[in-house]
Amino acid sequence: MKENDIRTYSRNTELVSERREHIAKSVAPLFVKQGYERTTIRDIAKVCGMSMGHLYYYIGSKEDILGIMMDYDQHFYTDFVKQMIASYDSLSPTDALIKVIDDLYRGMAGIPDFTRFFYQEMKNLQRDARRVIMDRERTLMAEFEKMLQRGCDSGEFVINDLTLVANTIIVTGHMWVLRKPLFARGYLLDDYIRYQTENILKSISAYPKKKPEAQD
Amino acid sequence: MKENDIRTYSRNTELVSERREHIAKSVAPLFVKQGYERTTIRDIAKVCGMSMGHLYYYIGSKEDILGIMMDYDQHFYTDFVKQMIASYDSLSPTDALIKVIDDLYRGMAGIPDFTRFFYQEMKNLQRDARRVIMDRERTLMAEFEKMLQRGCDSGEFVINDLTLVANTIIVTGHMWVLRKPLFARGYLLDDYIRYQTENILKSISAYPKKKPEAQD
Amino acid sequence: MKENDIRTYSRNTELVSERREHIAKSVAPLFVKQGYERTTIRDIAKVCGMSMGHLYYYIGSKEDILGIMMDYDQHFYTDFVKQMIASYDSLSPTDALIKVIDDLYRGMAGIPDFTRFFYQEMKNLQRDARRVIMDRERTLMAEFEKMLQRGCDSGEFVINDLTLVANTIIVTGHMWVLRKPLFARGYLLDDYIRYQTENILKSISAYPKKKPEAQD
Amino acid sequence: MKENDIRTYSRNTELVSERREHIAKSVAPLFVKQGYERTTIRDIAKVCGMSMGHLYYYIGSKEDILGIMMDYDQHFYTDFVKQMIASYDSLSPTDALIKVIDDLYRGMAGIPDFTRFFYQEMKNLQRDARRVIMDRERTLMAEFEKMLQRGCDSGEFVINDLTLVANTIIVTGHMWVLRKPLFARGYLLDDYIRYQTENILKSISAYPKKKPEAQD
DNA sequence: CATGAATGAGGTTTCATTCAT
DNA sequence: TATGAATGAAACCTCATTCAT
Repeated sequence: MKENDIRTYSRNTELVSERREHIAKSVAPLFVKQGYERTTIRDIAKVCGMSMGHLYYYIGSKEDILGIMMDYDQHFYTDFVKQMIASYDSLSPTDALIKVIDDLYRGMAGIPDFTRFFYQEMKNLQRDARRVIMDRERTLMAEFEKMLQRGCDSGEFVINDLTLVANTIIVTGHMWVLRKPLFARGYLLDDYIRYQTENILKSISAYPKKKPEAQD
Repeated sequence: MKENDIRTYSRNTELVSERREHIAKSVAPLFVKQGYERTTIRDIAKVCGMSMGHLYYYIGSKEDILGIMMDYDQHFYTDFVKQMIASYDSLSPTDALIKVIDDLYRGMAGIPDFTRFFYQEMKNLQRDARRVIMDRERTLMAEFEKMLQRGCDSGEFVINDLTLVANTIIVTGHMWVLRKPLFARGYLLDDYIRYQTENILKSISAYPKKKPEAQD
Repeated sequence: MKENDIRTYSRNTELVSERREHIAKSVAPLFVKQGYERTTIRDIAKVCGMSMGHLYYYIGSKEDILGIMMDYDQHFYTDFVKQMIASYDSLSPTDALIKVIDDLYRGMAGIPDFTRFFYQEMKNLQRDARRVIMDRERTLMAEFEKMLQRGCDSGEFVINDLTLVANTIIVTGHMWVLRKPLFARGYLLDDYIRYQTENILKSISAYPKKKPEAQD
Repeated sequence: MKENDIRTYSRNTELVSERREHIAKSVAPLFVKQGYERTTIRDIAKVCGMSMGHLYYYIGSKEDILGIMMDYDQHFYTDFVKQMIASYDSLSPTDALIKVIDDLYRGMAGIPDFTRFFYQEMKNLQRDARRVIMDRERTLMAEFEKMLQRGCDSGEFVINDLTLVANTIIVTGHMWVLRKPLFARGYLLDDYIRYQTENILKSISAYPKKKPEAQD
């Protein structure tokens, strides 16, 4: 399911990568809107601006497109985790958490179709592709747990169950994308991030203020 | 999309209802596992223990099964909301919230396939069916907002954004079902409910204890 | 294809005949409206006021209903031909023709669904059923030819081709049923018969009047 | 129901038109022989020499084939009416009528499957397709009425009801196709046209000869 | 006599994939 | 590289017929 395993007739590796990213980005909204199964090769070829036959120049089967999308999405998280780790040293646990949450939520909101995609289409992924996703989620949670642990060690946080809090932080990012339609019209991501960060911090802070950051 | 609108050849209303509930329950795990689109009428007939033709004695089309599932799921939420409202009078805001969260999470965990189903198959629902789901979610959120508002009025809670907290409470229930595989093996629903309830309360309590219920 | 060959579970011959006539009459408008193939056993049972299972008490298969209808329609023509032959002796050729045409057209108009039926569903009849219809039409034409021949012998008619005229007389009867919607709204069968009879007589009369029966 | 409204996956308009005409012509005898409903897509694909899937490259549904046939048949009548109108000026009413009848009957006999088709399958056409056929028939009748009126005005014809005569002329053309099997073996279209024309003229001529063209 | 739930063969339609151009 | 006409397996759905009641 690694991108490299996918059949192509081209030997121009760079072109293939470029086209595949193009395919992943073009097709994501379609998959989210109508689902993988209901999206036909004809649809895909159309949004990609190529013929059906030519599409098969870069992929081996329809299912490979799921793999390509996974690869693309994976970049986001790999990059994010790297940058997250870098935050450890430069900032206090609380400030690092605030910054990382901000980055994560903005990042997720920037690729909403991909975020939705995995909630919807997990079942269509091959067994090993599913494992890749699970591993990534576990990695992400583990990084957050480390970050939260640092805060506990420094006495800034008091947490009953690190995993649950890490999970909540991540899921809260997804939910901006998935449940935004349920919020009041015109609700802003900025507000979402600020208020949710407050809530999270209140639930883990060792020295809670009565109404933290109300002066903002 | 009401069950009554679905075509049947039988005029025995009771039999029809009974069979449809049987269909909804039988088919839910299949839909969750492989998705609506990948599940064939043959598969469905098999798990329901009927012939394909007989299945169509109770439904008009494959899509109607989504409607039937929705109706079945809807019962749960309707009943829950009624019981929730009853909690308003008899208990303090905090105790009511604790009890309602407990009921909600246990209830959702009791019909995991249905909970998963709507995250996965929303896009396959007809436009009006989708609206029904949205309305239900909004109703549920509104009820929680009322309950939270009571707590604010009584001075027990301090909340920056009622909607976001209501949303978090509901989503946290879903996440037991959706993300349980990411938690440590053998993690218990009882613990999940206790810790998540603590976290939620800490993020909204007006008079937080330093380490609430640490004596547990 | 004779009615007697059709399977029944009943030994009460009279009842069977009665029910079959009921079936033929009930089903005819349905067959005309939506065609034999599009009419289901469920439809048929409904218009006959019986259950599907009970319907099969009087017939062996759906196709048998075509045979039953044929039998019923056949009565009309058998009776008509008998009465037609009776006219030979009592009336002059011209008067006999006028009377027979009147009877035929009114008769056909009285069972419009059956008349339409054979134009539409001939192809669905079994080979031998088709032959029965053809024989009947040929018999009818032959009787008209005899009647026209009498007129030629008596010097009242002058006819180039007896078959064609006989055919035209019969078809003109069908056309009241088949093409009535093309005539002016409110066009009456009485007028149709009078004018068409005039036209036919003009085309065969040995001593044409300039404007026959204009005084009517 | 216009051909253009029918779904196709091809954007090559010429190819689509060509294939559709091929389909209409190939399928007509089959429809006449066994009826629209009894003809399967498999049958149709076979006589068209394509695979089932490829057939659906040019049509959206089986029913569309009826529309395609209609379009094809419509050409004949449109062309005929144009040529008919041209006859008005160049010939006397009687001669024009003789010529037009000859053309019409030969034309109808040239596409016997289409002529039969509409008597059989009218009920399977969509509501608006049916209207198109009705309009066409009315147009044709109206043209004949005009032509007959010219004859009345010139004193050549005496007619009690123009519509009925126009109707008879058209139906007589259909009947060569529909009832030919009832005539003597080897009966010729030439004779049919000559004798029927005589009969029609006799029934409308102002100055009838005693035995017209008997010397032929 | 009478019912209608149950069956499954066979119909229409879709769509991933290939290949001649 | 690029196209899109062509294929056929497999999906959904219907309905004549039977049989336990």
